[in-house]
Amino acid sequence: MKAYRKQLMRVENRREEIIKEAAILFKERGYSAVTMRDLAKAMGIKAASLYNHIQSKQEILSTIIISLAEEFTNGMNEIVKTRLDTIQKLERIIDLHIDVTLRNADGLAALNNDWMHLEEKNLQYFERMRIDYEENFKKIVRQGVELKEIKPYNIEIMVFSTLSTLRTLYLWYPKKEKIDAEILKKDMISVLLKGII
Amino acid sequence: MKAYRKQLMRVENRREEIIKEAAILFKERGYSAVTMRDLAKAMGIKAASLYNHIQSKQEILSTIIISLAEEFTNGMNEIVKTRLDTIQKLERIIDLHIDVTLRNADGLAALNNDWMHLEEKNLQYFERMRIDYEENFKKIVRQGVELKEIKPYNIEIMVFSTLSTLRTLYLWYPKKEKIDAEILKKDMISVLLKGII
DNA sequence: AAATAAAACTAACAATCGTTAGTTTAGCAA
DNA sequence: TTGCTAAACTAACGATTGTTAGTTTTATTT
Repeated sequence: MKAYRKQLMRVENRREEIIKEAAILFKERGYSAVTMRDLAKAMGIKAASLYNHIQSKQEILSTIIISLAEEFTNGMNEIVKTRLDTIQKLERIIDLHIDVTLRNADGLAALNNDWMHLEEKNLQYFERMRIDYEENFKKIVRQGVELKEIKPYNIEIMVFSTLSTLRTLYLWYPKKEKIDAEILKKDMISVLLKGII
Repeated sequence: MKAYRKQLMRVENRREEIIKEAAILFKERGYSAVTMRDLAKAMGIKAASLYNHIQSKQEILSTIIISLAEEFTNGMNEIVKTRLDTIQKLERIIDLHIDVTLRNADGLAALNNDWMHLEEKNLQYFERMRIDYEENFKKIVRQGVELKEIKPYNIEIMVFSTLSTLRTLYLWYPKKEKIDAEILKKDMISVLLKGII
């Protein structure tokens, strides 16, 4: 039993290493431009050896994207459940994005740019999650407007503006890792909610 | 002379049609995932026929990206030259992004997602323009902070936040074309500068 | 109507793609 | 040491890639 666990762990680790490296390459060049030979070279092995650990290139992509999408979905569902006021909910959403970005910036590049290369089944699943996420976001903002916690601007514009900044965090954060996560959160909340003038 | 002009015009139009169609496909799937046969099929011709109008796939990409990047560079340089106050300069930047987006949303997808597939020379040229653009943006915001026209938050965060929204406009605008351009501008300026709460 | 040029075509190329089959090496368990 | 298995390897496959060469069709000019 111990032996079994140990072996399984080794396999899983190697698989995770491959997926992690793949995410880095996908971030740099995009899914389609990264070949299995590129990935293998980055891992210091031959392309065929990758297939001892993963089933296909497509499986790597879906593993990266779906797990992240589920993380956002679960996070949003938790926020929706709470009885926080609108501002607090928005702060929690910003928190969620910053947390996920700090933990997996490379994977987020694939989620943002390569989701369309998912195959049928996972593509549908992903698009469903994305639509639901945006709908929840809009609902929170809409309610905020009704309760006069938020200015009565066009809801789509407010949601799009905020969300596009949060979704693009992965592009920007790695460059400025000197900024402490808590400071980032605070300033981000201020800028996104209260504006800059 | 008239004949020469007419012929040249026809060639140029066909070339422009191809580049326009390519931008649409690049937006949907990304540069690397679009084959010359895909593009040819979308144009209703065979792949080899494309080469009567363009020199290479790479040429299509650089034509799309470089011309747009130059448009942003020129627009920003004009704004920097003026004696407007900070708020007005920021409004002009927002204007610039909305104008370019309305005129060429498809091309902006390539600029945002496929610039790394430019070859050496154009890649360097593009990166130079992007860095200068961001530096000019930061300089405007920094001056605004010094003149107390803008809140003293972290400058990188303010610039990044605004710029990432503007850069992602292309993803969002086509869906909501019912929104009038002038209304979009007004609300966008309000949301980005004054915040939503 | 004849001549010319533009723009399509067919066919094929060398390179590269994701992936499979079969084999060898390395590390651990007995 | 022997046996077993994970994880690497070599070699190759059929498909697809961007592109070229050479030819035919279409449209325009004289």
